[in-house]
Amino acid sequence: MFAEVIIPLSLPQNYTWLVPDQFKDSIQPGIRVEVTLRKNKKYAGIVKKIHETISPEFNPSPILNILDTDPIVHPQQLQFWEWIAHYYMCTEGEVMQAAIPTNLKLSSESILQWNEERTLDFSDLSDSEYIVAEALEIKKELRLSEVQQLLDVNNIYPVIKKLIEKSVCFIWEELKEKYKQKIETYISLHPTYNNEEQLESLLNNWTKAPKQMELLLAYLHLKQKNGEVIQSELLKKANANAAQLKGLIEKGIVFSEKRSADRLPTLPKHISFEFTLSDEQENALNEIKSCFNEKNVCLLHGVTASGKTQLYLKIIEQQIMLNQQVLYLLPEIALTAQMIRRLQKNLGGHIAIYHSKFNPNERVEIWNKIKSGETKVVLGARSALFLPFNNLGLIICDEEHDASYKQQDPAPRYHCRDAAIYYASLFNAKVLLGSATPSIESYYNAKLNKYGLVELNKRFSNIALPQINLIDTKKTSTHNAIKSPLTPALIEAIHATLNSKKQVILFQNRRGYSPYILCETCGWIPHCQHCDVTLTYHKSKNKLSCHYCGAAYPAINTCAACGSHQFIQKNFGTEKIEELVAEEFSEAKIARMDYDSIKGKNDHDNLIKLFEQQKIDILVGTQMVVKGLDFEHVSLVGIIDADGILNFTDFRVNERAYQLMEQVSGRAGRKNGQGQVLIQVSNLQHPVLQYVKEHNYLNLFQFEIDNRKHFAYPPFTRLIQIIFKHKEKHLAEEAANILMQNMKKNYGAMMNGPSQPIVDRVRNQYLWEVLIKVPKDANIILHCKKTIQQNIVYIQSNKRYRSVYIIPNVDPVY
DNA sequence: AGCACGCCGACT
DNA sequence: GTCGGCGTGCTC
Repeated sequence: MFAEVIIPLSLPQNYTWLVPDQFKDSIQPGIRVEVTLRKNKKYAGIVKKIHETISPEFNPSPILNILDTDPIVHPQQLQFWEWIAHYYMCTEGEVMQAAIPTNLKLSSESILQWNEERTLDFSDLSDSEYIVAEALEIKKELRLSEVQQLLDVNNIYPVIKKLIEKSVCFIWEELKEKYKQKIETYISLHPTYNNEEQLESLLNNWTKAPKQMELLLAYLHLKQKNGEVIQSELLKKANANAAQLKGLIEKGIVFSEKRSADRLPTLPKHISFEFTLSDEQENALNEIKSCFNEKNVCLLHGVTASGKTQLYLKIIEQQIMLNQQVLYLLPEIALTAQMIRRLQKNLGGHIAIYHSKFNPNERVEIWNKIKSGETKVVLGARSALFLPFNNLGLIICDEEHDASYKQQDPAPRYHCRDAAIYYASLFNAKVLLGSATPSIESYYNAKLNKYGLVELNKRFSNIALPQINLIDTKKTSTHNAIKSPLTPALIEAIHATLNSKKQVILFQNRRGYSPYILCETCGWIPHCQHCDVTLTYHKSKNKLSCHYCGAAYPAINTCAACGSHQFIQKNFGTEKIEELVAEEFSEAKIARMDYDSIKGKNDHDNLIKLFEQQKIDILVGTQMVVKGLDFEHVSLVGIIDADGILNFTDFRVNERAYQLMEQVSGRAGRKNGQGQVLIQVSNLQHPVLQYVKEHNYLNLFQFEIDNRKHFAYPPFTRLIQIIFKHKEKHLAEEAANILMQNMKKNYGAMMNGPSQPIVDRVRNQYLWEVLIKVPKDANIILHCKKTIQQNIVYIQSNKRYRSVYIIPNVDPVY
């Protein structure tokens, strides 16, 4: 009997171990086993398959131990992992790394053990060896971290090696379970006093020890409120100490017991909605339901503030009633406390939250509750897709257009939305994709009738969409001697907004102070040494930084080309806008929200809270301001520099710009419909601006659809990133070039220059990244589908064809 | 991942 | 002539 085991490493394939007789009854797929890989390195892997046949010349080593009695993953997970590994070109071990909470992964720890046969003659040892040997002789066992503390050197391994050679000690590997149950001391009332009369007489006849009385009353109060009473909470509430409680215990009034406790707050499991759906929402809900009768995926396109979240809540409620599990996915940054509070308010203890920044022990607990089916609903970022659902009924993928659903760096480089569709299919579950600005690939799938399509064109309770006005900066800027990013019209509108006690969002999609600086004399512009990108000046740090690779350079005072000391700061970043706004509106409270001002996760949340409570009047920010914010009091949104986001030479590459502008605009007037958006632009020739002028609204998605004559050759492009993977560098590069030329020839694709440099070298394979702009053409999508599904491009090299693997990034239709 | 092996430059 | 750097290969 043999077991195929997935080891959380990047190994070329899964290896097989022998199942010893004593484990034959208890082994099953999905459990963790302890195995050795090469000599004595131990790993905890997951059993994928059990089989009886193996090539006869091969003699696998045995499984050392079985670590679980029940599987920690369901068969669907294992199948899902296999699919991801195949589709996204990585190993199942890498998928396992991403999927399993760190505390379920066991890591092996090396321990030094004293050799009992060793004489106490240490004369052959060096100083540092002597220190360790002495400690070992006394303690018999030392962890590597302890050795590190003993010795004051960086590298302890040479010393350890010598000690083993001189037979002072052995090295022993130990697998350690990292997850620890939390043990709490619970206090309960002695059963005699559960009787109300008994309790009353006890309280009435109380004479001495007022502190104990206080404790008892605090206990009764907490019991009423939480159902269970934890010692630490009780002491805190009664402001008492452990000795006083001990007195109460000795009297036999209460008793204490230690039990394993839940790290997750247990809210009562009730559902309460403080809203009713509008007719439009009700219709949309019915449409979604009927669409799920025939299709597995449904795209919900609802304009901003149309009440998509309320729809989701209703659907989730229905799933809970059906006793099925729901996964609610949100892009990483959007997973704000605001959203969490809202869901908890309505769904209470039914909902669990899961994302990568969660504490490792808590993650294990959520994992187990999902596995057992105890928790029905999970709100999570893309990593929540790996949770072991056992009865999944629905996946909601909100803001489905969001690029952060795609995992870029460590493998698996999966797209959460697409993987979710596959994962759901394993459970025969439904997927609801939601967005105000759907991605083209999803919309295309909907048009092909692969997905259902439900539209919500009106804001909730018919609140008006914001009024959009264009400000021609060419006209206004000529008046000003110094070109200011704030036009008089915008300044006036901000004044009016502040006077009516409303809030303003100013959107500028450039962080830092000035996007580049320029030598006044010769026009030299500092560039990044690695990336050939202009360096952005950051005033607060007084540094130049590259926004492509993140490198920081000291501020430059001398021109490298001509030696001049005069530089001109060009264009405006959020830092400078904030400064200018503060000068102009000295009485207003101003804050900035961008990557630089938000360091910790709490910063983001705190800023949002301040803005919610109207402690900030004007918020200046980058695209970060659009993520999951639902503010009631914003009535003005200013887009400072539309020229900077729209592409005027190639109208076909603007999808992201439209999405951004529409998302930002959607922040205005969400509650009362008195929203206004001012777009500052110098070039009004862009078709999307013409459309805005004509229709007086910025439903850019609709614009895109209207302007797409038919799907065979739409006037838009998308950026596809493909990573080529091959053992030989030049082959990866060549394959990338061949695919690009092929696309150029057949589809008129616009190439974004030649392929990018190697991004990574993984296990002897070169990864070669290519960015291609291709028409958003059905044929292209299908072409990619074909190539990418096979993950292989054949190219001719040394007179024979060789295969090069492709890792899809932005996924096509499948 | 992590360790062994091997190839090449710097040094006793 | 050897020590150790890193690039490459292999693990059931």
